[in-house]
Parts: sequence; structure tokens; C-alpha cells
Amino acid sequence: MSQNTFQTHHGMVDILPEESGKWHYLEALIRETAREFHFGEIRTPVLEPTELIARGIGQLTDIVSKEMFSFSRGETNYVLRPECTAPVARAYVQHHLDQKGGAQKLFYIGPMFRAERPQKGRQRQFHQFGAELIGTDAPIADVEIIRFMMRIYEKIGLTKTTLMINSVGDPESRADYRNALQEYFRPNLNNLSDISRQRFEANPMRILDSKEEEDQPFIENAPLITDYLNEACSRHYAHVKQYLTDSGIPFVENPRLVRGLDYYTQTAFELISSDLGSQDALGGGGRYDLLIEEIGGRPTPAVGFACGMERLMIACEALGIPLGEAPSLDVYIVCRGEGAQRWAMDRITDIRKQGLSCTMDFSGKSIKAQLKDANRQNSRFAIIVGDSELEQQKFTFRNMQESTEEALPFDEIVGKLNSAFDK
RNA sequence: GAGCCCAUAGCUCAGUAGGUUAGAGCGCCAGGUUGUGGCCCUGGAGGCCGUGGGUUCAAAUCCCAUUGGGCUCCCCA
Repeated sequence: MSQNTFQTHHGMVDILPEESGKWHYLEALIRETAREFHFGEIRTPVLEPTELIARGIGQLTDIVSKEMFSFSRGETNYVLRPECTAPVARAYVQHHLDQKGGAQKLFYIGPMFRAERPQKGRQRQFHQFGAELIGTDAPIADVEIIRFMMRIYEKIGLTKTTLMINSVGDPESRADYRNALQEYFRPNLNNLSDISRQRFEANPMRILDSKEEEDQPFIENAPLITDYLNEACSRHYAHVKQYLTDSGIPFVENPRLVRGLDYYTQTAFELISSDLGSQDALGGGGRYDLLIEEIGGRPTPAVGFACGMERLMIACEALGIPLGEAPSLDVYIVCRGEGAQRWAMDRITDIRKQGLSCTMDFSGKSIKAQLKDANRQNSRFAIIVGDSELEQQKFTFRNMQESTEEALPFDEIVGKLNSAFDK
């Protein structure tokens, strides 16, 4: 490439027309499912106050400590949102949605930004869809969220997945567990990896997440959070599992599942696919009963999930699951000569008004080249116009799939088109 | 932040004991069919071999640097 050209930033891609059809398909499927579940779409700005993200997600998380795209203008600090739960929670508080009565059901689809090194299934601008159910601590709310997520994958046909769940407890349970973990790891502190040693004080639960070889033997026998849940958390978790089973949603309990963001409490879950390579999480979520208070609202329990669109596509690609059909064209008007072109420019509108897609050549190609173009664009029909057709007012109506054609007045062609496309 | 791999035509890639005008398939354009697509045949366009420097009589090929890309660790969607 010449050095005089430009290209997208590292980890950011263009989505061209042949790909955008897949996005439309998925987005439509997600929106339709949201309608069935009666979740309302929320669209929040891409830029959020840096402080919201930092407080909401947690200063010590990787996202906040090193992955934010942020800048300031004057006194104001902006950040490109790295995820959408904190922004949705912000909107909930800002617009007093708690005054609307009942729990709020919100979903979103949109781009998120994290300044990481890109690799397969991980980009700096990526897309998530997700949902939040805000204003209830009932276990059935957790199940409603998980059902919604699973239903989308079910509709797509991506069923080769594993739903892992866990409970990370409330602050009381977590404090007990934290002590237990520190007591457990303390004697072996010197044998742990550097990273785990750093986490020992800050957040010992994250040690369980370690993939370092040397940590594995210690992690294997570490105490489990589920043994330290208090009465309330334990009951909540049991209910969630029971309702999931009743709903026919298979899951695997993973007592070592911890989520990367600080705001999670109680239920945590992750949807895994083995067809994704090293970034195997399709999506994840959980309960975050402390977030809204943390960002300035009244204490409000909530639960939600977020899934990666690109990872979803990678998994479908790997499994040969089609995402919509290739876009096709209904009619291509092939014309020869200026008179024919003028005719086409008028009639093309008539055809489009029938709700059919119609195009023509704009670069003066030969008839042969125009038909080739029509074929390439997968056009169902072609109308061929030249001097003789104009003279007789009968136009060549060609069925591209069957290679048949007949000479008809324009009105009759419109009639045939309407019946062919069942308009 | 660390490691590994890669860079030749629009795309996928050949081309290293350094040696004339750098190749294929696909795609694109045109002709075979003076107004008819897909299949077939023929022809054509299109490359400063990522960029800069070095070694050499000679560099796509060897060396150094640089830029861009991919994958992996960390972590996550």
C-alpha cells in the first residue's frame, strides 16, 4: 500500500455491504426476541463521563486501569464506553426510571471500545448486545435475563454452547470468603505467580481466575465461594438453579467463575463456546445489586448480560451456521441508447413504488455487460429496452433464473412482477 | 506491557545455493455471439515484491532498521 493512503486504526474494521447483511440479520433477530420478551431498546451515547465508568466498573479492573480510550476537553473528561451496563444504570438514575413503577427491562446493541492488543475475537471497537432488568432482586429476574440471552442463541441455531453459573455472594459472604482464601493461600504465597501475589491483597478471588501453571495445584484445592454464602445468597442461588432447571435450560455450575468487573454480586454466569479459539466467552453477566448506589442512585438491585457480536459470528462461521441470506435484486433494467435510458429512469421509479428493488447500469456498458452485471447482482428479472422496444412499446421481460423472455407492454410487466413477488 | 509469525497483482498464494522483460488460480475488462448473463475458448489491463538503508557486478531473495498485519500471554465480549 502506498504510504499516502489511510486505513482504519488498529483493531477497528470496516463492515462492507456483503458483511452488513449478517449484522442486519442478527440485529433484527435480537430486536424481535426483545419484543417477545418485552425489553425496550435503550440507546446511550458512545461517550460517557470517565468518572462514571471508573466508579461503576472499578478502578482496579483491567478495563479502567489500562484499556480506556479517554480524552478531555477543557474541564470535562470523556471516555469511549467499554461496556454498557454502567451507562444504562446511569440513564436509569438520570431519567428517574425507578419512578415508572415496576422493574425496568432494557436492552441495547452497539459498539464498545477497549484499548487492548487485538487478536482473534477481540477488537478495539467491538459490538455487544445486552439487557438489564433493573429494580428487583428476585431470582426469577436472573432467570428471565438468562432465558432472554439463551433464546437468542437458540433462534440463531447456535446451541453448541455451555452456560456456566456461580454465585459470587453479597459483601457479607464475600468478606468471609475473602478471609478464607487469604488464610488458604498465605502459607503458599511464595509459590504463587507474581500476578497472583499481587492479587492476594487487592482481590484474592481473582487468583482463582489465574491461568498460570504454577498456581493450578493451589487453586484446585482452594475453598469455594459456595461454601461461604450466607443464608440469603444461598437461597437465592438455589432458586436460580431450580428455575433454570424448570425452564429446561442446561447449565454447569462452576464455583470458580468470577467476573472481571467489580460490580457483580450473587449470580454470575458466562456462556462459553469451544469454537471461538482462545477467547472463548460468547457472553456473560450476572447480578449487580451495588452498582446503582455506587454511581449515585438509590440502592437498586439489578441483573443483566452482555454478549459479543463478533464472537457470535465467529462461532457461527466455524459451525457453518448461515446468518441470513445473500441480498438479491428483483429487477435490473438493461438499456441501449439514450432514449432507452430516459425511459428506464422513469419506469425504474414505477417499479420501486411497487416495493421492489430495481437498478440499472449507470456507466454505459454494453447489453452483454449489463446482463452480466444483473447476473452478478443476483437479479431475479431483467427488462431489456432498446429502439425497437420503444417503438413497439413492448419490452423484453427476462426471467434470469429460467432464461426465458417475452415481449410485453410495461403495465403487463408490472403485473407479472407483482404476482411473481406476491405483492 | 511481553512473546511468536507474516508482508509479492483487487483476492488467495507460488517464486531462497542472489542472475535477463516477476508468475499462477480466482476476480476484473474485452472479443468469440454487430442486442442477451451463468459454462467454455481467446486476449488484455493490473505489481517500484510494505518502506528506508546496507552487502554485491547483480537483491522479491542476504543483513539492519522501520511501518503495517495476524496469533498468543495477561484480561475480557
